[in-house]
Amino acid sequence: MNDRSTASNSRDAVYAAALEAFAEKGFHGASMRDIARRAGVVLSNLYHYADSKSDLLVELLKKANYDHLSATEWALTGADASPRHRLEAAVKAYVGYIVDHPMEALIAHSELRYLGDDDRKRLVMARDRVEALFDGIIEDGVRAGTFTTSHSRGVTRAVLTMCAGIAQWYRQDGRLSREDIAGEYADYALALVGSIHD
Amino acid sequence: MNDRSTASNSRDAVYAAALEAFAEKGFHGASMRDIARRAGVVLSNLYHYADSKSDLLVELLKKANYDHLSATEWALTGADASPRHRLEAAVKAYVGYIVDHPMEALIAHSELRYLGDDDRKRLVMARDRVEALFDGIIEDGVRAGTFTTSHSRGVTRAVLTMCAGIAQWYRQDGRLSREDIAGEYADYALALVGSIHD
Amino acid sequence: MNDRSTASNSRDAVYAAALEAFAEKGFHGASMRDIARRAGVVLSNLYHYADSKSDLLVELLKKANYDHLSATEWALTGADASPRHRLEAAVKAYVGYIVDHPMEALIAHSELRYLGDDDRKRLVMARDRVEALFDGIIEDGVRAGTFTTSHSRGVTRAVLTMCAGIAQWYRQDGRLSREDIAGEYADYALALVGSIHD
Amino acid sequence: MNDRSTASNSRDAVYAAALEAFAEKGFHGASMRDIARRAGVVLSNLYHYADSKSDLLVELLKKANYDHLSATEWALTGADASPRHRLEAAVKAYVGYIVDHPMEALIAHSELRYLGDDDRKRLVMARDRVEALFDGIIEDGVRAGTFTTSHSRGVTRAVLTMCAGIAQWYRQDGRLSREDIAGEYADYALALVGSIHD
DNA sequence: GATGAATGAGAATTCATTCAT
DNA sequence: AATGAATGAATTCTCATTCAT
Repeated sequence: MNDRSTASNSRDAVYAAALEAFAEKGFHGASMRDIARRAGVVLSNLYHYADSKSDLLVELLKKANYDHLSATEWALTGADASPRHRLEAAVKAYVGYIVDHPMEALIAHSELRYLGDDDRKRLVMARDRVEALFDGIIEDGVRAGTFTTSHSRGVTRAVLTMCAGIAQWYRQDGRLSREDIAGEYADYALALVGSIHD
Repeated sequence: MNDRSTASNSRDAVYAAALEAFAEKGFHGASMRDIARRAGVVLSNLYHYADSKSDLLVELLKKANYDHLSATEWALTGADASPRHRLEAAVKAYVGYIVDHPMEALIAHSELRYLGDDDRKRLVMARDRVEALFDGIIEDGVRAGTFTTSHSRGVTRAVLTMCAGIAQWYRQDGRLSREDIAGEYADYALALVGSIHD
Repeated sequence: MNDRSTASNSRDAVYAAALEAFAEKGFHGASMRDIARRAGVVLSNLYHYADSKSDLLVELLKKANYDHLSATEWALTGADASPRHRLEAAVKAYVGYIVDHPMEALIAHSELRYLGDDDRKRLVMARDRVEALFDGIIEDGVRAGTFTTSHSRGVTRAVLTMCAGIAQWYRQDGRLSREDIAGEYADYALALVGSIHD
Repeated sequence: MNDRSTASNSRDAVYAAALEAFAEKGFHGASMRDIARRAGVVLSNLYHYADSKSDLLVELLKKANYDHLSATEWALTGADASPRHRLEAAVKAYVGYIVDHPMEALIAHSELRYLGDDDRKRLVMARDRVEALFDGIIEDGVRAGTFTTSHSRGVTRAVLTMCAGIAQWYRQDGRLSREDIAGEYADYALALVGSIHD
C-alpha cells in the first residue's frame, strides 16, 4: 500500500499521498520526498500537479472545506423547518463528514496556519460559511424560543470545536459506529443550545 | 521586544522564545536559529539549556501539563462536595489556565505528535490524569443523579476538546474577559452533563 | 506580445524567443521553459527545432556572425579604393548591424564562452574573418601612408571592441539615430587609425 | 591550487574562489558547489560569508568598482593640470587596474546584469562615478581647446568600453607588458578626444 | 508536428548539531 | 557560559532532456 503508481491517475495518487503525509506528520514535517514516495512517483514529478508544497495543501483544503460545507448544506435541504431538527441534521452531517474523512478534517484545522496570508484568508472565509450556517440555525431557535442559550455565538464555536476534535481520536476500527458518534454529538449540541424537550 | 537577552536569566529567555516560536510556526516550522534570534542568544548557546530541539519542546510540555493539572487540582481543593460545584470549579480553573497561557495550551495539544514515542507516551499520561479528574467528577454526578448524561466518557472528552479550542482564538485584547470565558464554558459543561437545575 | 504562436512559422518564433531570452538572461540564466513560454510553444516542441539548448545558441550565433560579416563585406563592394572611405564604410556597416540587431550583437560577444570547444572555435573563426577585414583595410592605409597608427592590430581590436559595446547601451527609443551613431563611430575609427585629413 | 583551505582566511578563499568561478563560467554557470570546491570549503559553509550567491557577486563587484575608482582617482592626484596629462594618467591607471585584475574587471561588466534591481542600480552608480571622472577631464580639455572632439560624452563611453575590452583578451603571459598596454590605450584615448599635439 | 507526463541530476539554501577556543 | 566557524544531511524546487501517444 506504499505505492499508488497503479492508481488510475497519478494526480489522485499524489494528492492522496499528500493528504496522508500532512495528516500524519504535519505540513512542515512531511517532505516532498515523503509525499513522492507514498505516491509511488518520482520527486520532481510532483511539480506537474502542484506548483509548490503549499499548493498541495491549498488544493486539499479547498476541496475539504467545500465538501464539508456541501455535505452539511445538503443535509439541511432534507430537514424540516424546526430548529431542533435542523441542528440535529446539521451536526450529524458535519460529524459524518469528519468520521468519513478524518485526515481531511484534521488538516483543515491544524495545518491551515502554515499557509500564506492570501490562501489562508480565503480558506478561513470558507470555514466561516459553515459557522454562519450553524449560527443561523441556532439564532433561529433562540428567536423561536426553542433554544434557551444566551451565548449563541459562543455555543456555535463550542459545537464546531467539539466536533472538530473527533478527527483527533476517531479510528475506523473503534468501538463507536459513525451513526453512534453522529447521534451522540447531535445530543451534545442540543444540550449546549439549551434545546427545550417536548 | 524581539530580544530577551536582558531577561534576568538566559534560560528563561530561551524557553520563552521556544514557546513563542513553536506556538507561532509549529515544531517543524520553527528553527533553532529562529529560537536563538528570538531569545537574543547565539545559536550554539541553545545547547547549554537543552540537548536538542525536541528537548526544548518536551520541557515546555512537561511544565505546561503539570501546571495545567495543578491549577485544576488546586481549584478543587477549595470546592465543596457537590458535583455541580466541583465541575464548575474544575472547568473555570482549566479554562483559566488556557486563557492565561494560550501558547502553552496550544502547543500542548498540537505539537505533542512530533515527539518521540517515549516522551509522547509520558506526556499523554499526564494529560490523561486531567481527563480522569473530570471523568471522576462527572461520574460522581451521574451516580448521584445530579448529572443526567448517559455518555459520561464522551462528554468528558467533549468538554476538554471544547475548552482546548479556546487557545486557538483567544486573544488578550479581545472583548471577553478571563472570567467571562471561564463562566461561559462552565455553563457549557453543565449543559453537556445534563446538570439538573435546583 | 508574449506569445509568438501566431507567427507564420513556429521555427522562427522559437529562435526569436531564444534570442530574446539569451540576450535578457544569458545562456545559463535562460531556461528552455522560459524560451518555450516566450515562443508560445510547448516545452517539448523546442526539440523539433534544435537538438539541445546549446544548439539554439549555436544556430543564432552562426547566423548573427554570418550576417554581420556579410553586411560589412557588402558595404565594402560599393566603396572606392581609398582606405579612408573603406574604413568609414566598414565601420558604418558594422555599427549599422549592431544597431539593427542589438540582441544578436550582444549574445555574439557575451554568450560565446558557454559553447563547447568545437562550436566555439568555429564561431571564433567567423569572427576572426571580420577582424581580418578591418585589419586589411587598416594595414592598407598604413602602407599607403593615409593612416599613421603604429599599432594597427591593437587599433583594430579597439575599434571592434568599442563598436561591440554599442549593443550594451543602445535602445531603439534613444535620442541618437542609427545614422548618427554610425557616423560618430566612423569618426572614432578614423581618429584611432590616425587618418590624415586632406 | 584547487584547494585554498590553507589560506590564512577562509573568507578570502571563498571570495577568491567565487571571483574565479564567476569569471570563468559566468554568474549562472558557476554553482555554489563549484565555488565551495575551489575554495576548499564545504558547501554549506559558504553561507557563513554571504547570505546568497548574489551576495557573493555583489561584494566582489562593490570592491572591484571601489578599487577601480580609487586607483584612477589616485593617479589623478599626481598629475598636473593639463587635460592631456590628466587623461593620459587616468587611462593608464584605469587600464592598469584591468591588467592587474582582469577577472574583477571582467565580471564588473559582464555579470552586473544578473543582480537584483537594487544592487544593480547602486553598482551602476559607482560605475557612473568613474565615467564622470573621465567626462570631466575630457570636457575640461574641450573647453580649453586642447581636445577637439565634438562628441565628448560619446568619446568617454568609447574610451571606457575599449578599455573594458582588455579584460577579455589579456593574459599575463602575453607578449605585451602592463605598461605597453597602458601606454597604447592612452594614445588611443588621446586620438579619440582629438588631442592637439604640441 | 504537437502534447503532457516522466525522469534523474543538480540547483540554492537551511537544517540541527558539534567543536575548538 | 559564550562564541563563531564548521559539517553533512536534508530541504524545496528547477533543470535539460526523453518518450509514448
